[in-house]
Amino acid sequence: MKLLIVEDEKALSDAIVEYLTSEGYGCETALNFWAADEKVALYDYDCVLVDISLPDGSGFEVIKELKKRKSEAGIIIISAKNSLDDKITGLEIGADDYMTKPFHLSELNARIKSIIRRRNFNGQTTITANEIVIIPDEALVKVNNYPIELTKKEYDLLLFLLSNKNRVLTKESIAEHLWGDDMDTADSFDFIYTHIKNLRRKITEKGGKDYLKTIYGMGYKFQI
Amino acid sequence: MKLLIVEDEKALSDAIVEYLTSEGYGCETALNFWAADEKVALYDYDCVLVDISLPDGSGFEVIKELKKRKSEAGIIIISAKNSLDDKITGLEIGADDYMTKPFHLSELNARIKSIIRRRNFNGQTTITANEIVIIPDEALVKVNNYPIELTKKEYDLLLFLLSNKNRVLTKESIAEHLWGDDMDTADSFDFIYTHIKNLRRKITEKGGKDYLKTIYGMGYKFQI
DNA sequence: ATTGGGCTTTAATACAAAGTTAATAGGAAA
DNA sequence: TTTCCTATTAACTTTGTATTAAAGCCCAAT
Repeated sequence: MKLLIVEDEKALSDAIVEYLTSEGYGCETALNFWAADEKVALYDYDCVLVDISLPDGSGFEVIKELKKRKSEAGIIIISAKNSLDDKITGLEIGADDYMTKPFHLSELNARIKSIIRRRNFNGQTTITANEIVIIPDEALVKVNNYPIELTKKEYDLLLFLLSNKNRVLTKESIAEHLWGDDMDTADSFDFIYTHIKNLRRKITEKGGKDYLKTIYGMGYKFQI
Repeated sequence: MKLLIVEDEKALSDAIVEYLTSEGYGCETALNFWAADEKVALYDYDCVLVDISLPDGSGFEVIKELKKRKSEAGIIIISAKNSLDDKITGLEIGADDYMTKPFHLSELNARIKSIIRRRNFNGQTTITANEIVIIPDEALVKVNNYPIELTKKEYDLLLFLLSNKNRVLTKESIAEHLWGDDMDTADSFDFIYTHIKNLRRKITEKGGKDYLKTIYGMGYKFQI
């Protein structure tokens, strides 16, 4: 799950990132409107946290930009003042929730969870692709009804491929989604080969077909 | 066990929290309707105590909100006056019990226990998972019919895992449920390792299988 | 045009190093 | 006595590196 935190107070931003990262989210930050606009233009996020007062503009503009791009990201407004106006304006232009500073990080987490849950799979409890079944609640993957044990990264990788089935995903976009932007563009993504390999092995050794098709020079796709 | 106390009289609220905390419940409070509504939207509680007269609304609204959210929390109404109307309205819209101020805290405790018992295992007096039997009435756990002595936290932990069997619970969500939100997000939850360890030992030394499966990097699940 | 060898790029595999998370023991604090 | 904390050890995951295999490409020979 990938988040964007638009917040100019560096200390708060850092605290949020640290906490949410430990909760397993991939976090990116933008310290001003301009940076937020750039990021929003380039990447898809699952949820965006927006501070309303930014040094070079209003957080409302960020939200409008997201809506203009038909983004499906959840939006949570962060506001310093408990201003009813801000809340109403925010919710009117399409934010999903509203938080007043200061707040508990665990509450933020709960709200993010609730938004993502609502958004992603409304009530769906399993994700299936032929003989492969994922039960997110149980962190369980079954192939031909045999449970297989995946590590966290393998699980995330499979989930990402599966939720983009029949679409080619480059190593870079996979890295982007699974590791957030703490990956340098100069880094090599070769270790993804290892994860792909292990994932394939675990699936096929239980009799599953190899759905992870390699598109030479481009990336991988989960082909059904 | 996590409780929410919706009560505007601060002194009473504090007294309830102090007592119930000492009884091992995780308590959160809401001093008005608005706060209660927020909390109810975000967290799941095992039981909610609701004062009917709140400064900014009626406790009935809180109950309606819970029902709208299909909450499974037990509900106890607290009312200043011994009003038959309130009682009837309350029970009609789905409260489980009704108390008139003033009351003895021990009586409140007894009612909470009874509701949680009813709610969790509807009428069931024991809950079993293969060779493990829990008798909530007596706070007793048997493995292969040998009684084992658990401390309160161990008991709560086992109950929580067992009532979410096959579902992965992170250390954080376990902490959240067993300790409420007086846990700081900065805190480490490492002491849960200790409880898990002790619980496992007590179960296996009486010949029980180790059902507490570790999902590396994710949490624990009670796997049957 | 088509085929096939040599070259380059990309991917697969195996394995080792580094990093992270969990288990355990023992003791302090409540 | 129970709960929590700290330090240590163990287990496992993730990443990195080296090697091998496969795919695509260029170009000459047919």
